[in-house]
Amino acid sequence: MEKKEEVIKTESPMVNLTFADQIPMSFTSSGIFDMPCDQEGEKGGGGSLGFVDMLGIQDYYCNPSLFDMFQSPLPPPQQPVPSPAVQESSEVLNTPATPNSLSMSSSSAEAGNEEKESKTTVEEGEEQDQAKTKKQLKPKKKTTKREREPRFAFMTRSEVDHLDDGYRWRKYGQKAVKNSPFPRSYYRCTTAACGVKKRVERSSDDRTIVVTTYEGTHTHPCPVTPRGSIGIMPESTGFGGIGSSSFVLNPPPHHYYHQQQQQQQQQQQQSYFHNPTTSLTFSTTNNPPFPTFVQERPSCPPSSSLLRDHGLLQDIVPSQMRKEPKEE
DNA sequence: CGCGTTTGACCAGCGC
DNA sequence: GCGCTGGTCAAACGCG
Repeated sequence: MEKKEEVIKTESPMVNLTFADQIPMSFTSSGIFDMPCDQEGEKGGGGSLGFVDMLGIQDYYCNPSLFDMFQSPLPPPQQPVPSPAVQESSEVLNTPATPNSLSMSSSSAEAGNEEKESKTTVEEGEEQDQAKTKKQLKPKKKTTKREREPRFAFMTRSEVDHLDDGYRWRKYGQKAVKNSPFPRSYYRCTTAACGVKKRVERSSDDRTIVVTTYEGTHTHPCPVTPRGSIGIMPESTGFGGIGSSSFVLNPPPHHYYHQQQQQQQQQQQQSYFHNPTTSLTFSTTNNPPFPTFVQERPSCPPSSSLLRDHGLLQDIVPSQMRKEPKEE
């Protein structure tokens, strides 16, 4: 089963997701990467794919309005825009041609394997418990293919494999991956009754790239939100449905930003996002899955005024930095 | 003691 | 049917 061959390449710069850096983040863009599965046509595809280049603005096909929102200095992507169909079966949805890219996508990842994840054990709900008894009872397949959980995969450049997204995860497995020297780790949300899973693996092409795939929907608020984290949890996939999760995000080097003509904006943004603990968070409740930056916050829910419950970019991005979407 | 990680074993799906 | 591979389980272990 090799489904990783199909990759989408981007040439855009990426956010550097190392934790130690204190470089001010320059935030220019984001992308919407989640659409309802049915919208994408491929029900089995488990949703849509979208790519987000934190700095390069790679909103490939999901939400052009983002460009307006962020007043991106960059034009829409010139590089070959991947057809959504291309990624339907790919797991690594975006293998950057350059190390500078961060991409996200929902769904797809391992469409084939998904079927496995819809094992028989989970059909009566409480998949956790069911799964536990599975081994004992050995129900032996029923081949009833459960509907796929919403999935969301993205790639980050990080020195650490397991990015802190604010939720608590328990590692329940690790497997060597074929054609990759790096093992894949399996995590499950530790919250009871929350069956969200997460897979973390490093790209075999670029060991600095961490591919994280979320599956499922959190049924609870984000329990903790450590400092400086970036949440990339599109609501429609359920990852940000209640509380925004977060990933520690390393501010990228300035040069990621497109040349001098953007410097002014860059300065604006950097001055605003000067806090190295700035986080990128995809929208929370009642909001579209826009990624938004939030300031460091001690806990969930956020207490900062910047984190007012809009959960949107507007909550934190200065108005001059964005154009109001003017009602979509 | 509770929680999380490690790790070998087991299971299921898929291709040949 | 068999082997490969991905995904999961759960006992053992480590840590605070």
